[in-house]
Amino acid sequence: MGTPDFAAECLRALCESGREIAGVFSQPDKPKGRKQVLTAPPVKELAQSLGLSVYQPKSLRDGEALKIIEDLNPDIIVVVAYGRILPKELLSFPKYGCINIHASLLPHLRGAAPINFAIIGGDKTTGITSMYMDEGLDTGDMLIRRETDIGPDMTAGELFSKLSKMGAEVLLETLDAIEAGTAVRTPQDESKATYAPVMTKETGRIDFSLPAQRVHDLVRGTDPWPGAYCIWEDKTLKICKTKVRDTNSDKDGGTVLSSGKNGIVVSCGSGAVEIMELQLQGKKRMTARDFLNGNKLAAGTKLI
RNA sequence: CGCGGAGUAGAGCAGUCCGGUAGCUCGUCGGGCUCAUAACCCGGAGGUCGUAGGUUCAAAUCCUGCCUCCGCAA
Repeated sequence: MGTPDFAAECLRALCESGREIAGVFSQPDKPKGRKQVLTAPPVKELAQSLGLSVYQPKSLRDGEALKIIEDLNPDIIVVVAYGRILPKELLSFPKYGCINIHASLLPHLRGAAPINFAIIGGDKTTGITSMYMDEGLDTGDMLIRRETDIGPDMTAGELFSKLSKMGAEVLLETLDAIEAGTAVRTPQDESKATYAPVMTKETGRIDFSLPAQRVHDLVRGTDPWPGAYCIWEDKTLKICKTKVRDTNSDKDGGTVLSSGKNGIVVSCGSGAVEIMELQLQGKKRMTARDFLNGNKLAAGTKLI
């Protein structure tokens, strides 16, 4: 069971490992893009190209889903970023239960967007945790936990692809361990739990009164989606790529300190960030240099 | 038919309302200045103005269809 690209990577690995896949569950197709075209989630697309049967129930609690599961009669259910909490009767149905691959070092960053919030929070490391599922949100007993570094300028997109691969590896190792009977369950320390909520557009709103490092972390943690932004002359200005500068100034956060050949430098709560790439509402993403060739953004301008 | 913006030189933009010689910044090429330079000065190359029609003596500009890109909403 899974929906986005992150889950598709696991499905691919699962398939290539030669394991029998009884069926694939994914969220229903949703309208996407400007034209509102109904689009299949990545897991569905991959499953179909692999010739697997795909199920997209709207709900898991109306009995329909349970019936399908009973017919498929799986030994184990693997859930990766499916986007739904599984009801108790589903959790307890398979012989080996239900396992989940989560893209953080649990109990840190439970929830929908662990990859993004690891970066937004300024974490230096993150990882993959496999676990048995229970009725809570990412609260089950842990099986394998693997750590990896987050580079100082790494974006969510980059970390995403790194963890996708790692997630697939951990999944296969977890299944091996369960089959071999060597899997060890470790309960989560509830007192150390933190949460990574669903990302919205608003998540990317830049607050220039924060320290420069925090602004930088938000920019890379929301790249490529939903993107960090601020307002310039009543227009949305996405900030795509930044660099932390140690320049300090007594100007309010959001004030452009300089713009020109040295890039666009904006003051923050402490320190400053240099904007390297940006995108104005209605325009394409471009470098600061290109932007300045056609737009007037002089020192003293306020970004809010 | 959800709302809106945009396609003009290699890049980013102005010009469009009010039709009449294609403009700015950057890059690029050549020359100059300089101990030197990504700095400064001079000069050059480079554009069927997204596309197909229409109106007109004349269309980047007005009208219509189409293609592509982007922001919002979802």
